[in-house]
Amino acid sequence: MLPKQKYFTKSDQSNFQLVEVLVDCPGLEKPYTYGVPVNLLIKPGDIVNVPFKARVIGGIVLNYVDSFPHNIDYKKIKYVNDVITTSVFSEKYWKMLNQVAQYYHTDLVNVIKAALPPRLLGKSQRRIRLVTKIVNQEDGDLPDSSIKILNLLQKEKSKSYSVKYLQNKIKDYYKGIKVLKNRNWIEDYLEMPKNSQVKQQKLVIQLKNNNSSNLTVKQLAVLEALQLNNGSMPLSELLTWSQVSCSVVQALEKKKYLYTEYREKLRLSKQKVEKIRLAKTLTTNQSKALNVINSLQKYAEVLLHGVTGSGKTEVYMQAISTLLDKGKSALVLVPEISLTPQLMDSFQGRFGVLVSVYHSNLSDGERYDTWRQMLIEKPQIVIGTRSAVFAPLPNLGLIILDEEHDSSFKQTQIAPTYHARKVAKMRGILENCPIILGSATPSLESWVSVHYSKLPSSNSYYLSLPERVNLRPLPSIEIIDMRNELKQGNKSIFSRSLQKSLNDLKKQQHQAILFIGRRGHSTFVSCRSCGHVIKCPNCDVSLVYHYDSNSHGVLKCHYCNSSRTQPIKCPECKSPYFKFFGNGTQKVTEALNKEFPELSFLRFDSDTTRYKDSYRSLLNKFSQGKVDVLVGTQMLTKGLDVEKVTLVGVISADGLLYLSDYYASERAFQTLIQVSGRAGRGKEPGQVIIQTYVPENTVIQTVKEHNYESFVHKELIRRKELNLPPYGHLILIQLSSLNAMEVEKTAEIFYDFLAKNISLDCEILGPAPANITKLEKRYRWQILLKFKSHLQTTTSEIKAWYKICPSSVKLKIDIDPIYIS
DNA sequence: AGCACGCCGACT
DNA sequence: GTCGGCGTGCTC
Ligand SMILES: [Zn+2]
Ligand SMILES: [Zn+2]
Repeated sequence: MLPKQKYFTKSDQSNFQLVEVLVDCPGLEKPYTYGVPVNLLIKPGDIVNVPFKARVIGGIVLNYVDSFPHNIDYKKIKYVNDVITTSVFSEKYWKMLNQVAQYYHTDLVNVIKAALPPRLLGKSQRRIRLVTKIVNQEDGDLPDSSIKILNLLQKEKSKSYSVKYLQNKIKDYYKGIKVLKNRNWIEDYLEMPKNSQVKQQKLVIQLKNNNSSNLTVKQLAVLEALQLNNGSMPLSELLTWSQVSCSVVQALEKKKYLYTEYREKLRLSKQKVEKIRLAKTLTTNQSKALNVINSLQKYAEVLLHGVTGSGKTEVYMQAISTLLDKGKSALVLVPEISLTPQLMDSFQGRFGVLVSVYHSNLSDGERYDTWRQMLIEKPQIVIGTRSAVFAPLPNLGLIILDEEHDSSFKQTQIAPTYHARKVAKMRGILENCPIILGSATPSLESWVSVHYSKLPSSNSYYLSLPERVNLRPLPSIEIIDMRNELKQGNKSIFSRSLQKSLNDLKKQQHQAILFIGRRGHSTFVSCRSCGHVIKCPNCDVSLVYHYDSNSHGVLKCHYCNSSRTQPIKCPECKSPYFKFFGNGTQKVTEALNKEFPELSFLRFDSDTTRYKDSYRSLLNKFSQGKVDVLVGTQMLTKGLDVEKVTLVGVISADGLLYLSDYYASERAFQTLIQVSGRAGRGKEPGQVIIQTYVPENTVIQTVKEHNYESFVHKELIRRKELNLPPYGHLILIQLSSLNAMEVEKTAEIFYDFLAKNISLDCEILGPAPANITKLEKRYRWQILLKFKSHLQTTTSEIKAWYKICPSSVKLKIDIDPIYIS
């Protein structure tokens, strides 16, 4: 191999090749110029590692250039280190990436990072390692910190640690390192970015050589095996096939009978090829919808509003089927995938190997491989969560967002803070293909967009599936005023009506879902005598209790992931008695045990679904009818389709209604309709009982009537009055710092700046402390901007915002935020 | 971001 | 006088 040159030299000048690389470094928009080493083949679009100051980072090659950038000394030009992978994005795809960057006010690299499989753009790491194996520690006066570092390094198998880790762990890090360096006991080095998702394997390729006289039996066996495999095969396979060790292959390589090289290895997804299930017969409404969809030839926005159980999936699948025949590909976006395994199964059952799946539960390697498959020009179907909206399908013909109202389609923390629906629309327009938004409870945004669209009417469609398939009725919904229950002397958490239905459950051999209207599913711990709640030392949130068979239990922070064991005594008052209060699933199961001992149940919360796949197995157990009742919170609402469920009981809906969030009502309505929709999907009609202390609440009333439109009209009036989306537009500015005073001060300066500079039709709300005032040791403040009509901030304005903040204050901008208080 | 360089206070 | 703290500006 050629030695890697770092810088340009005189001799390079005559015959150089230069590329512009967009490096993965925030705040830098212009590309950097690099030399192409003679032994590397580089194409625009390649993902590469490049040296950048004193480190190596990832980047993407934009184009070749034929002159050095002016005002730069050519001697400063460095060479590309290596190529990670090649990928050619179409012009439309690049346009889309740029549009996303512009709309969400972030750098193009950040969008590219979101679009690529995770961690493909890497960075080097500075590390410290032991030089000598035996260190004479007795030797003289080593400072404490040096001894600590030595001990750590010696304990570690690799005899090395990252600088960052040691800096955090050792208090006099700098001094300790210096002493050790002076004695030449340690050295620092740069560990190159490891792109482990790109699996390389050694490939053996046969060379033409007819002289087989002086070969051994084993060598002949190797050549024979190669011949049988058309002259090339992976080394590992070759060795097992011909039963030899690699030295035999090396000998043959020396004699020029073959050569070896590294090639990328794709892990083919192991699809179980089941028998392909046939299309179902459609209802009249379904085929009407399908006909409209099939007639679409260009960009169009379709809202498919189908009640729960109306067979939206079947419409999607038949639309995709026609699309595939035309040689085009389809993209299907779903909420967090594990919650909708049934949708996945139907697609794979219908289309078999044409379906690939892309979501965050896959390993980096699997995601990378799937992503590579997408680049192939063949009709295919990609099903995935939010980030799959960037699937680089070359011949995209249709984008579907199933359960389009779901909040997991919005990225909230990391830039770009994109909504998959927004990106899907951009792609649809650029690729000139329709997008379908499917839901039983469409987001107000989509409802307004389709009904009061600025598009010519031929480009937006409202398709309704108002009835369930097989003429099954929607479940009846009964609202129970829990104040009356108490008045009548019923102290149970189950109303008399729910008690009666639970009583009948066993003899009818039906199943039930009991739903607790709470966000999240966490158990907190408080002291029984002083009420002290144990909080995270880094964040202003309560720690969450996790059962642990080895100890008393573990308290974890759901935000920064720090943990501690459950204390024996209250740290405040030393009382040994604690109270566990949580989402209420425990209370419900206790009541079930007491009042309905004949019913078996499953609890569905963080304790029971902690392990990977455990919740899928819980759901399987339930859908196979092995238990009577499933008890849980939010996670129960999506895509659960069990025929024998005839009863859904909402123990308390009120936790959903009173949240200090602008969007709380919309989400409460969606949640209640979705959970109600789990009832009566089989032959038996369903029944829903919703318990509340505020039966007169609009959400409760409209849910009772299954009246989506009525809810929407009432909620839209409120949104219009308050200038909230879908009429107004919001930008959330989040400021954070390790120093509490500093953020507050910056927030005020920020406000003053905005008040002076921002356009008139923008209302500035705040500054105010964020909902979680402290997160990962950082104190947080926020400012909300409310625009009367369209977002009017320009990229140059946003750049000025970053300049306001001192370096110790971090600024995050969330465009169209969905959680706001 | 993250790394190097540079300028200033307190400790030899 | 030097060590080591942090502020500032550059990275092909
Ligand atoms: Zn206490
Ligand atoms: Zn925390």
